[in-house]
Amino acid sequence: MKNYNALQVEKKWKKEWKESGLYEIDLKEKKRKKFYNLIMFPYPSGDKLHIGHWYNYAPADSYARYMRMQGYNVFEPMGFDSFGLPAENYAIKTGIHPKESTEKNIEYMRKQLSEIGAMYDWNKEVVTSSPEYYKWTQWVFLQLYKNGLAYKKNSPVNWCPDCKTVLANEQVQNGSCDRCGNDVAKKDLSQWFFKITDYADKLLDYSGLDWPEKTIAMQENWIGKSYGCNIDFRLEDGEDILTTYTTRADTIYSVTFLCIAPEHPLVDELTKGTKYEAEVKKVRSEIDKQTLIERTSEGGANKLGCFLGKYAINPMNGEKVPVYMANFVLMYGTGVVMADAHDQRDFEFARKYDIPLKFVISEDGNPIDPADFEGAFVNDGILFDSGDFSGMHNREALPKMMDAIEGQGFGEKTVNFKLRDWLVSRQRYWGAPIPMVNCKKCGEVPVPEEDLPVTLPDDADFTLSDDGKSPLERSEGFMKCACPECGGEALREPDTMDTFVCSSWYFLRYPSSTLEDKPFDKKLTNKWLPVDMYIGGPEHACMHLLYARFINMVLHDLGFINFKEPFKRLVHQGMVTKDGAKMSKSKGNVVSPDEFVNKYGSDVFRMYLMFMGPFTEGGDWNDKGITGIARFVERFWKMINTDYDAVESMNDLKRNLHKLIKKVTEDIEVFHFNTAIAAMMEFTNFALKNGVDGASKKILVQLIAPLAPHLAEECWEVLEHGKSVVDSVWPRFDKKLAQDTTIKIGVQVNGKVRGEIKIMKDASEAEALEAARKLSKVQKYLAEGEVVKEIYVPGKIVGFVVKS
RNA sequence: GCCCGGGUGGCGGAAUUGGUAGACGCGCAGGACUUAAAAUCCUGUUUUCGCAAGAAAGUGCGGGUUCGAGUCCCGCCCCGGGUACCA
Repeated sequence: MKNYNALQVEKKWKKEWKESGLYEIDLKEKKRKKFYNLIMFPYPSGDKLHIGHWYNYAPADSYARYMRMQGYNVFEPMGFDSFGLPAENYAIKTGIHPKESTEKNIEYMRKQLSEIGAMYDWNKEVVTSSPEYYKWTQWVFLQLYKNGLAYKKNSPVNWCPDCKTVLANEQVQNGSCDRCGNDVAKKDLSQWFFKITDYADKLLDYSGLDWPEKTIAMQENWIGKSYGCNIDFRLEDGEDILTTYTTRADTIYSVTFLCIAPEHPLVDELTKGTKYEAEVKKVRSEIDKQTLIERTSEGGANKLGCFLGKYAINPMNGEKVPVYMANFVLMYGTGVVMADAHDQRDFEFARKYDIPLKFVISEDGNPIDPADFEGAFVNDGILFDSGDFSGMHNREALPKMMDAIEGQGFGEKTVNFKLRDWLVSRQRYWGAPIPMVNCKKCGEVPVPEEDLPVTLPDDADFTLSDDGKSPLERSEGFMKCACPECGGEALREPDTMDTFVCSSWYFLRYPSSTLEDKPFDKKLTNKWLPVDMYIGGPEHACMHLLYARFINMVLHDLGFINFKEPFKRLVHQGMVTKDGAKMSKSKGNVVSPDEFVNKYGSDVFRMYLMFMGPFTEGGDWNDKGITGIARFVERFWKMINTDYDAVESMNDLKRNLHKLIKKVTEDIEVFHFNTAIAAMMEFTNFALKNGVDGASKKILVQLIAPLAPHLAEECWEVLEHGKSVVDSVWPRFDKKLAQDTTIKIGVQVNGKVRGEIKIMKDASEAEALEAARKLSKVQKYLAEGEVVKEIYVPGKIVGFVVKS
């Protein structure tokens, strides 16, 4: 028997698979049930494919192979999310055109991806930066626009006054530009938005989705539906009304000031021409330098604001309270909050600016004084100094107080969402152009669908920006066009789309990737979607996964597709770090899979990644244990290639085999590849000693096929079972055979393990207790007192409670 | 800050609904084979005390519930992800 030559074997089968078209699937096939196994497609960065990608893609492919062996027609496509900021930044630095660097990266990554030996059907590849694809991204934009779901409004961006360019959040470090180091400001620009807020309630419906609970929790919190009320505070002088939003109307009697968001238009209105105007300007520019996180963080040092010179009247008790602009208030709800001692941020702000505070809730309803406290009293308790509501528990009082506020006409109960509309326009070059035209006569005009794509010009100067304009604005050939309505001179919309738009519908395109006259074939899409299994990182929980659901719902509501949700089952892989940090080029800790694949082969590398730990947990990369997998592969190969004249115990072999089938099947179903591999190892060690027959060998090769496809294919050939192992039928286990008849369970005395008994699996309580009492060690401990309780949990434990 | 995860031997990790903590693998130690080494195979390997039998402690920290807690409850600490222009 030869040693197993992984590299040679893998090369052979990759070639064979490609030539036979084993993984090119017929999407129109009717015989088998369909299974759409989707992986979040990669961004073709300069780092190329790293270990994190492999960690994601290899197990995902193992799952796809498993499903194919379960008899499904499995569709596993691959593509590239190839628009985006990094390519543009790289271009600005090096002068290499994004198109060029992106194509090069894709080319390289295709080669790397093929090393995995996955079942990708490359005939169905999509590349989001290709005109054939973004033509239809533009089509998606038009559908939203035509149905009132895309609109323009002013919105602030990070602005570097020196570079005269819009900065991504990532490019802002501690309030300064990461290119020139100067202070970053805010600037209002007219931007395109998608009305995702119209779908807030629909997006909160997760029924029928097999998603991780944590992902649903994160999305729910992100959408942030809250029930509260708007309360009107009339200004002391004049007619102006400040409408506050609160979920804590129970604290209305403790309000000692109001806070307005710096972005709120009323701030300027109230201070214009007053002595407070200058101070507002000064403080606001300070706030502009803060990130959202700094603005809303706890800790008094971050709090910034100023008095606006106005007072408002608390409608419930008629008290006069000062009005402040405050950094921690955002344009969420009404952009105005009533502030009091029962909120930590309000409390800190008040302490910093010497605003009086008072409590109205305490544990027992006895008055307490903020002067005695370091921070806010945020617990629930009994109300005091709260008019008719004094003495009530605050949570009980809350709905009654909201009723009272509404009944007296001081405000109304409302529902609020944290979710904001989706800002989709970018003042950048490397993206899909927004298919709109601005005509002096006709105004905002959509590009007719038959004129798509609006092609991204190659000649635009993207190296420098000025006044925050999109680089496309400097391409005359691009900008000038005829108005689709009046035919007169018009200018194109120079902004491009957020890359999240590209990735919010790509799963619809895969089955129809080569279709030229439509975004997707309706029949084919309705057949293949929703995606049965979607695998990708948890970092996408709130944005990509929400955007994709939203776009899918819109296209559903417009009648283009017949399914509401795009992803039936979702699984997140964990993150692979290096020395505890996310791999990134800037940290210089990116580990390439190539050297390991070249040394050990893709099967060993794939199994090592799966063996590292649970798929959903990720972990810190090190290559220490990879030899263990390499040894296992050798042992497996040896087991398959050894002819055993005699099998020592056929019964043990059968039982262990069926236990193994059960274990591997159940583990793959829930993505516990690590324990599936451990079980395979255990069995292999057993079989090498005990011997194994041909029928069992066949099953073992099938069991390892999803985990080590090349090895399995080679073994399958050795065993002469014909065609490909991936098209064989996944082995079934015999429930009876997969069970032990006798088991070992522990014996405890007062909760401490004092021995072990071997009994029949279904032994009676009396039998178990008797066996336990026979143990001399147990007897010793039982003799120390009187047995007051006997415990027998079948299959688990025998216990005695002894009192002395 | 807020939302969501995680913390178990020297290391990666295992452990249905609370029921013998440490499967499997790496590393390490000893042994076999070999002139020798590599490879392979065998044995051992949570810590402390002990020749051993055995005993005690032990799943980030501090409490609690329970005959029994890695698992449940309360209060902390640390690490990671997201925080709306990285994708």
